[in-house]
Amino acid sequence: MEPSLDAYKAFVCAARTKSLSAAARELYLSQPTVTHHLQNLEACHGCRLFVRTRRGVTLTPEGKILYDYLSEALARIDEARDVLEAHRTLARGVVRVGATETTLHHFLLPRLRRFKETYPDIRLKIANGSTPGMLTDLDEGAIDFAVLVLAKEGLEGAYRTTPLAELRDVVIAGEKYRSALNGVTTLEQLADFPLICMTPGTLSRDHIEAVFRSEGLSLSPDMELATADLITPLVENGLGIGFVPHAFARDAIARRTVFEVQLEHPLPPRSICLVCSPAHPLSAAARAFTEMLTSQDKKQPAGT
Amino acid sequence: MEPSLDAYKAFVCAARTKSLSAAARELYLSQPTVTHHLQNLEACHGCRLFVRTRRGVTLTPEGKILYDYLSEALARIDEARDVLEAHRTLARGVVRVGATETTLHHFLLPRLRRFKETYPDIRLKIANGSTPGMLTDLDEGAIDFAVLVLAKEGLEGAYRTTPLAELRDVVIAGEKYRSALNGVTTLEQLADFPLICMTPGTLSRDHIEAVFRSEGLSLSPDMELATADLITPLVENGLGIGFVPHAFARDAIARRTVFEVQLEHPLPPRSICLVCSPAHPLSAAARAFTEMLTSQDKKQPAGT
DNA sequence: TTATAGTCATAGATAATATCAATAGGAGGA
DNA sequence: TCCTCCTATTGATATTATCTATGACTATAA
Repeated sequence: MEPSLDAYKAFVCAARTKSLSAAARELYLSQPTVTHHLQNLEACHGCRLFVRTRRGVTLTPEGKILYDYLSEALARIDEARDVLEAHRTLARGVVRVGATETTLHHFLLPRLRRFKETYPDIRLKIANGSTPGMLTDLDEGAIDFAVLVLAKEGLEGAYRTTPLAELRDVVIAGEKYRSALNGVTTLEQLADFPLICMTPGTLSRDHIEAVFRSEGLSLSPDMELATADLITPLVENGLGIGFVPHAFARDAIARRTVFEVQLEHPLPPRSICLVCSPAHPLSAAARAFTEMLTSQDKKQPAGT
Repeated sequence: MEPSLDAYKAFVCAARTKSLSAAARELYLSQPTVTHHLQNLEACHGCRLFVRTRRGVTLTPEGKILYDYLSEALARIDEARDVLEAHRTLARGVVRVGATETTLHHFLLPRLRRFKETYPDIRLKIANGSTPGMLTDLDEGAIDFAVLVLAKEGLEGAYRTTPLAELRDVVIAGEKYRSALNGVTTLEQLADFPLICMTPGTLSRDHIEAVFRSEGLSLSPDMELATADLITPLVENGLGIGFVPHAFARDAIARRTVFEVQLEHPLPPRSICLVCSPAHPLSAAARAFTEMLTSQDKKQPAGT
């Protein structure tokens, strides 16, 4: 027969207060109940745990041993409750966010800041990588969710995706091309110019290539870059025609160091999406973050 | 409402096996019982702990937190049971013995050895000191029991004393006194010789003084020593007449370097006693030791 | 497709037990 | 002396833990 948790609690409490009656009061039990628990405990362990005197109880040497271990164990259980409660009430926790360069810079950064202000005690871990990398991290449970740029078709595989904002890609060129690309331009025309875009293997590059393919063209860029924020400076220096998410070009366009090329068929918009794995449920903290993302970003539609 | 220990056990077991059915089998419960426990737990903590799938269950992030703490706590409880069992079955433990020089050398030492052979895994702590010092140690619970030399009257204060053996004190003299102390001698006659005994404050000294007082004499020794085993060598070298427990003189008497003076009224015997404090119950290990002492030492009456 | 075997959830009956109020029996203090 | 504060016991009662039987679902095998 196994002692119950209540019996252990009564034991530890009685050992601390050196009185069964005091323990009973503290635990909101009657004194006979405490007596009964301790008799149970002593029967289970086969030895006396207390010396009963007229003015209370004292631990036997065996009782002392049991007390040392049990007070530890019960403290650990209380700790479990407290920590869980802290996580549940968002007084504590971790959110592990996966992001790509694009979503991090032009969508996530201000929202991370806002989340941190709302829940200062929740730690944020940002994993920065490529879209496929983020998906494997998601599969392995290494991140809670990812914020990725997806084509309208969505994703293959078992993911829950929620669109958060639209991402518009633009074609930009430096002043030296203004006369040549003044009006509405076709992709075919563009193909004669030096083109600048991301390296293969990125979703941005896949997207542009898909657009070219859909018009029967093939993309052969003059320059390929690993990070999107390097494209605009190159374009500003007249090195070619760039394909970038609008956010990366906004400042340069305002500065008039580059201009946006008007395409005959504008590049199809992509989505910034929240991607979760149904295999790994979200922690309370992560849920709070995703709820912040999905609720507020429905009202102010675009993050660009 | 507080979860029960069984609920926690079911939780940890289910988390480990990733299956409610497997946990039920392991805990000798029915599967609905495990389900019920977990529903209880989730209700208590206000959040889901498991994701139920067709092929078992997985922990939620909150469940992982709870699992980390609870598996610790349950392990600690099991540890408590094991350690207590080990102490109970004498596979482990400590005995703290208080002893004086006399009882240690001529009574306790062989019994300590025998105890260690019987219970090799029980540690022995020997506190060596004066009789009053041992009694305060006993009061403070610093030792489990003491083995002391007591006069027949016993002890004042609340102690349980059990006589273990008799201690006979003898008067010894060197060859140079043989002619003078050949026959039966009175204490009064002895008083003219140089006397050697223990320093004041020891029970041995008190005992001798009490004997002198009872015959209307006062003891004024020529030499006072702090340890009993130095008396015999001094007597062997003809420096005086010594008062010692018989055991300290036995070898020298056999060697005939000293002889025992025949007193008119032999010194009253004292007892080697086991002394316990009723305020501090004995551990299982200490009980085993005291039982070894009291049982076997009744049969072979004298330790001297 | 159907059958089977595995998962977890639910319902209702029953047996175990936790708890209490009432009471007894001491021992120390005014 | 009484009064109070301990713990232990008893017997009634309410709680709850547990079981069996069942349902719903899915993946695998026939």
